[in-house]
Amino acid sequence: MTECLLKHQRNAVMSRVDRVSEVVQALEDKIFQGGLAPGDPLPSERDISAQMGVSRTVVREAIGRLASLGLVRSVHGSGTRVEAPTGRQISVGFERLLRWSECRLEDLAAVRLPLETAIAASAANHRSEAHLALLDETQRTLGDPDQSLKAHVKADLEFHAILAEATGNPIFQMVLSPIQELLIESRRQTLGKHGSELAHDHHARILAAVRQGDPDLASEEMRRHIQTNFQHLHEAAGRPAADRSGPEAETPPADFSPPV
Amino acid sequence: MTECLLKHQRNAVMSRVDRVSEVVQALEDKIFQGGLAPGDPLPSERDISAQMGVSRTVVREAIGRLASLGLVRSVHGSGTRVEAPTGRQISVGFERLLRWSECRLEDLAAVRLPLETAIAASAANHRSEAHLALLDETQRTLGDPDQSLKAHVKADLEFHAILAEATGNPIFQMVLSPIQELLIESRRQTLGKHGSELAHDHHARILAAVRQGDPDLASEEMRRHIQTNFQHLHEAAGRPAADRSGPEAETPPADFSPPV
DNA sequence: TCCCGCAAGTGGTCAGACCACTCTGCCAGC
DNA sequence: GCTGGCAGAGTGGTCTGACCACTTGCGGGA
Repeated sequence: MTECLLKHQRNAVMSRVDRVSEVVQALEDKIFQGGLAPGDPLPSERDISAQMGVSRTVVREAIGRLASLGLVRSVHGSGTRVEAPTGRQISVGFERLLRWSECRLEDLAAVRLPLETAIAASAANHRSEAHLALLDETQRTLGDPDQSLKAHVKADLEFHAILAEATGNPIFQMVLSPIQELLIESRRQTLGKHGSELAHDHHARILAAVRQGDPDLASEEMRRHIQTNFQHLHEAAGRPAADRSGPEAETPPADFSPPV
Repeated sequence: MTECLLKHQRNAVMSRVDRVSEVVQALEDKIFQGGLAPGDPLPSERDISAQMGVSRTVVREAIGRLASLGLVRSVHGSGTRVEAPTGRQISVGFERLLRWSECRLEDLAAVRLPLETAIAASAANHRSEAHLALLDETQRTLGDPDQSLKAHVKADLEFHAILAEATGNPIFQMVLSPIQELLIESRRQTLGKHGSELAHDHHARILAAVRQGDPDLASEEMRRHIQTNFQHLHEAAGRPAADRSGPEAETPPADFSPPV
């Protein structure tokens, strides 16, 4: 209990939090409340360590953590700057978490369905001309049989991402993007097996509904799109399209039933 | 271009990634693919630094980053152990991001609605007796006017969390939990203003539908629950309950397009 | 038998050193 | 006058070795 107060006399009432956490907190405050905008430089590590009375080691660890959270970005020899906020770091964390828990494809689909249908509906209400143009662009790629599978997958992903963006609600993107990330492999399968025509057709129907501002139709088309894909995946996995013998016969992942 | 290859001769073809990142990657692999379960200890910093041929400084920074991502937890004098995966770190990152981008409460609600309705429907299909008992338990707390506001908020949160768990789909929990975290404050408001009776009543209706295994009804009751809460929040914010004059009159956050 | 205290091992912090890189500004060459 | 290259200052990246604070477990004394 005598503590290290004698040597490290900085804080009269030494809290139990370690110094790194202190510095992290201080830097975070500086960024958020200190009015630092993305792109603004942080003081050099040596300056910070002098100002805060801690060793450079501690400062480096603190900055490293902020960097791993995507708040800040260090460039060798150049300095450390505030990073523009994006959802990528969260996506990465999300992905890690999902991978860890070894979730099943069905589980992912079960979450994706209500999300994407809601996105389609909202996009139908809020889409701008710019977004429609971007969606058209992805359709051109997806509809071109000369394009590579990789390009098709990319166009497929982008279609859904742009749709999420078209809602004007950033949370949709944040939540959806990690799920998409995990579905890339399955996309490759469906697009490879059934060709891109099917996806192109589905997307066209969704896009039409979004363009004419019909949220219910957009939502419905999206539901069919996802459920069809899901069936194909099941077939590809060797299983019968769906477990028809179950108590709840109809639509594959019957749950998220929502016609809403 | 002569580089530091002479002194740091470890990697013949030195990649541009820094050593810390290498160690982070290595440790991550060790955790995910090496079959380390939550609670298992990592080697000591000194051991890792010896094994990987880097200084302890680097190892410490790497572990610090993993810790800031919630993958690992260091205890002074005891060691570093793998942390059980939770959504908390993601919630924190989420919250930071939202604070930065100043996102609106409506946006959160817009994501929450389709998720929770899907959860309610799925829970109605997959609930077990054990889950029903747990849900009953939260209802007892929420229905007891002698309990503190804090207890009510907790019971409210738990109701939704258990429901997500009852779906048997872990992804639902993961996606929902950070959103819930961000809604604690708003919950405190609604529960404080309108008392817990309303929430108790709503939950009772949802629970009944889940108990009788009716996904459509459960979904519908959940929709009403969330939309009502949302209206109350709007009122609390001083705005009129909803903009009834909109083109799409009926249900409040219709697409979640909110009446906006 | 039980409890206390000590020793070993671990994470936390420090100091100072060197390397690799970026940036800027000066100066020589055109 | 303008341009190109070079040098120096400043910054992040890594290393070393030391010490402190903490946890844990074991052994010896009451």
